[in-house]
Amino acid sequence: MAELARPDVVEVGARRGSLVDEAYAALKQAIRDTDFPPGYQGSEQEIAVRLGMSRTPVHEAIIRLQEDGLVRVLSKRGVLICPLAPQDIREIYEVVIAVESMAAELLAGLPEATRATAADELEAATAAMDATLAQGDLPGWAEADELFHRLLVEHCGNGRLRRIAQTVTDQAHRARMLTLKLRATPTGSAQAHRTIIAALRAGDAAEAHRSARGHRVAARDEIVPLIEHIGLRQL
Amino acid sequence: MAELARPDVVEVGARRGSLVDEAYAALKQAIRDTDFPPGYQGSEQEIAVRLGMSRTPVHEAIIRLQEDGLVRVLSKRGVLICPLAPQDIREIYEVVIAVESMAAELLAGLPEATRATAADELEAATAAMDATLAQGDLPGWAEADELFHRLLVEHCGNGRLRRIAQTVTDQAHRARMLTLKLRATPTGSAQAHRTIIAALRAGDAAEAHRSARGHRVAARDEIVPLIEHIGLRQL
DNA sequence: CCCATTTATCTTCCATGGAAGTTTGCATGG
DNA sequence: CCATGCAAACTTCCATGGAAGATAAATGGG
Repeated sequence: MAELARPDVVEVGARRGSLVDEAYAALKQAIRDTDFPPGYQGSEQEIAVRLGMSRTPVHEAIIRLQEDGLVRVLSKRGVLICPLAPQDIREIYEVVIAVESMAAELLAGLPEATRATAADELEAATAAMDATLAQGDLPGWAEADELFHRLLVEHCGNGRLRRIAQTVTDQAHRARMLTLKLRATPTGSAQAHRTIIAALRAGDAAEAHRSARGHRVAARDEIVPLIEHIGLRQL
Repeated sequence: MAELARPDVVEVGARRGSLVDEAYAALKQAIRDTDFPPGYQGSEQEIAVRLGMSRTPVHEAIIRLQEDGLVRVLSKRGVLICPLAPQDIREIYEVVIAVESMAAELLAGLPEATRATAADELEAATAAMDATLAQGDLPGWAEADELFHRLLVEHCGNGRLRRIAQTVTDQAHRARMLTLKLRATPTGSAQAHRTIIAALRAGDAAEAHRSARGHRVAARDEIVPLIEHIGLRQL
């Protein structure tokens, strides 16, 4: 395994971040990209030398990652990159369903100007989905789709909801990258997104909730059985 | 401010917890009980001497508390006990609405035996609410009510949902204790709880969702305006 | 050869000291 | 009296060493 990426030593003019933040960001990224594969078990010392820092900031970053549910520290035995079982994917989707439907509902209840701005951005993200899909650029499509859902919660005006969504999205990222290749090309998503956007523009909170929820329920009912079917114990 | 409570040094036969866990639990409790008042700013060193341990475990416990949203560490200036603005209470209630309605829905979809067990416990908690209220024991009522809602998410089978609910409940605890004295005696809650329980016993997921949601929406629409009205800037 | 026991090695856990940064209070000059 | 510079006192931040515990390896007895 190669040396871990880490933001260049000095960014002139930028706010100086602590080593803990650096370690946290680098580790999170490494886990997302399966640079540390799920189930991998290593020591803080090892990670520290790879990041070129002492054990302390790594230790504290790992505490935060553990709180995020990405790793577990086994007392006196090292840190474990949490593998995800099909049951975990189900749990994550259930949280996403609850959180995003509420976010859509809240956004639909905000002032018209706010809704319009958000809807424009959401529309752009959806357009990007169509464009990338037309070119067969599946990773690009996934990125645009993820952007749509992130924008939805970021504009809902509830920071706690946003943070929860970000946390579970981080957890689900690996599974998402996997299923992207497995399932059929996702042509229906853009249409579902436009239904949500229309409800937001209309300020129809109930319909926004209903359509956002339906979109994620459909995703769960497609993805979870898929993962369970291929008999994957963990990922 | 007196010395902080801390589980007695040795509990024979019990699993030995780390000092970090001790500090985390003690601090969380102290914040809940406003032993550290909201807005209070202190140093890790000070907390360490009160807990009779070194700075390190306190520092790490505070990282976890920060992740929970209970404190913020201001670089080189100490740790701040997060005060809650009315807007925060609103955010918290919105999360609770989303999480608990989903939990009720999930629980209603579980096997009959599981639902029956949960319903029995929920019924007991609701009965305790009636009993305490009849005696004018408001703190006792609050405890029974909190138990009901905790049981609901604990039996829903989704650990992540449970954890999220626990986190926001911890945040809201101070506000909850305050409004308990301000608003009228909450006689309607027990009835709403029984509606939820009936839906759970019937295995009616949609109705469980609807009733659980309605119960928390009503709470939000009562509590949030109340807090905003009395002009409280923070608590 | 197999199993129990001991030993060695690796790990987190915790304490402590020094470095860097922030704030506070005081002295000094106007 | 007020503003300004400066120094002293705190604060977190990070490094490092030792202690306690867990695992794996080695060793000895059957």
